[in-house]
Amino acid sequence: MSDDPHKRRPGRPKTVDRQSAIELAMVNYWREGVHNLSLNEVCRRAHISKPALYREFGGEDGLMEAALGHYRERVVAPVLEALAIELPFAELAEQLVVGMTTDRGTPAGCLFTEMRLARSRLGPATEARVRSMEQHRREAFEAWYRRALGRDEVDASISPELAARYIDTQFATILMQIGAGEPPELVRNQGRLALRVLRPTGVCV
Amino acid sequence: MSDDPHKRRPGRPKTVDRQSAIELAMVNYWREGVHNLSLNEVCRRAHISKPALYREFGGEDGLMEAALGHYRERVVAPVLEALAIELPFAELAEQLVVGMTTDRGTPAGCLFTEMRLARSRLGPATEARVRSMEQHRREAFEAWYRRALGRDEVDASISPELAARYIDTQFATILMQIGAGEPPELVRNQGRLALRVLRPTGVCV
DNA sequence: GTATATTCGTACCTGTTGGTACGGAAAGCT
DNA sequence: AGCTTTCCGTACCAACAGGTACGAATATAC
Repeated sequence: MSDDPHKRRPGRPKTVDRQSAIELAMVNYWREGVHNLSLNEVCRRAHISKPALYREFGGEDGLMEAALGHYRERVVAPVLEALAIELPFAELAEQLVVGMTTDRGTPAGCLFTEMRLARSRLGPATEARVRSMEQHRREAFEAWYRRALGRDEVDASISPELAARYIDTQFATILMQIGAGEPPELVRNQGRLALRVLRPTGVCV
Repeated sequence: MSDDPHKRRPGRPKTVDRQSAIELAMVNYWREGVHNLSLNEVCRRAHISKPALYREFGGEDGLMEAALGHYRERVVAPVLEALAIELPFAELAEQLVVGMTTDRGTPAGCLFTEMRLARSRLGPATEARVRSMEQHRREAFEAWYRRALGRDEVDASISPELAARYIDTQFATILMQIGAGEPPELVRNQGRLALRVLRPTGVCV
């Protein structure tokens, strides 16, 4: 088709800073808390008009989904990618806990837990994405645990399914507490405690 | 003063089922989720007029606070009272986990976590009560842990302050997951796992 | 120039929110 | 009977929610 970038089509060009404004809208929505910020407020803070936001995201559901995508990209993906690192289970776990309790410039908090609580306000697209990402995470954690099992680095009496759910839950808890403004050092210690239970019991038998 | 109950004062008597309606309003507010239900909706479901609810609670803040009180009475108090039972730490912990993952007729979910997430919608009264109850819980858990420490039933390398926070966090997580509709058996196993880490490490050295 | 294509925000819509003014209803007191 | 006191819900308020109709603005094509 005629998708030649040199052959520009007629029409008013998109505003230069539109992309950054759109980004600002999403980040605000995420940072401030999905049910603490209305669409009007989002537009006001991002300095874009409501129709502009509407055209970009197609309504609140779309904005939520976009925020979720951003969240996955910035928070979830790094964690899941880190699972591929060849490191003993305990060391990688420690690294992940420290990473999650250290500020990286992204808004704090766990967007999933937030959205699950506001279930009545979720649109169909957002809900589908929440479910899909949850399953994705669980599979990744389960694979990680199975790999560690093969090396006797974790407790074999715990089923990988349970371990995966447990890890996911604990990570979400950590992010939530950081988002609630709890002292990072305290949250970190709690996270370490929670993951310690996965260590093999055989070491002292 | 003339607060003799036999000497009835003039005026229209309160509607007979008002008390039950008020109760219904609170429970609905709690069950459905604080930010999933508007005042209008609460009134509609409880079959009371808005001014009636407003007279009783003095607005949304009062309704939240009342719901919190109800929650404390039905969910938190039983747990804190159970801490006084003379039972080994592990057994009492198991009992508590089972109790929290078993339906007792009360709405599921953790009202505190819910309210912390909707922080922007909290009134001053509600916020004060949330903080007060949080501190109360932590103190109770800390005392419990210290008692167990004296009997060598828990890990001495974990400070009671950290343990208290950890226990509180894990209990809240359990209630939240039950509230989200997760299978009770799974949540129970996760809870057991989380508390297992508090057991003394000495048993196998 | 004119026509066409595209993006933009002003100004509006409807429904709902938390909150209340006010008069009627139902009791006791005299 | 009247009068007072208390409780109640109808009917309203301003503010705001999510959402959109529509014409001005700005580019290319001819």
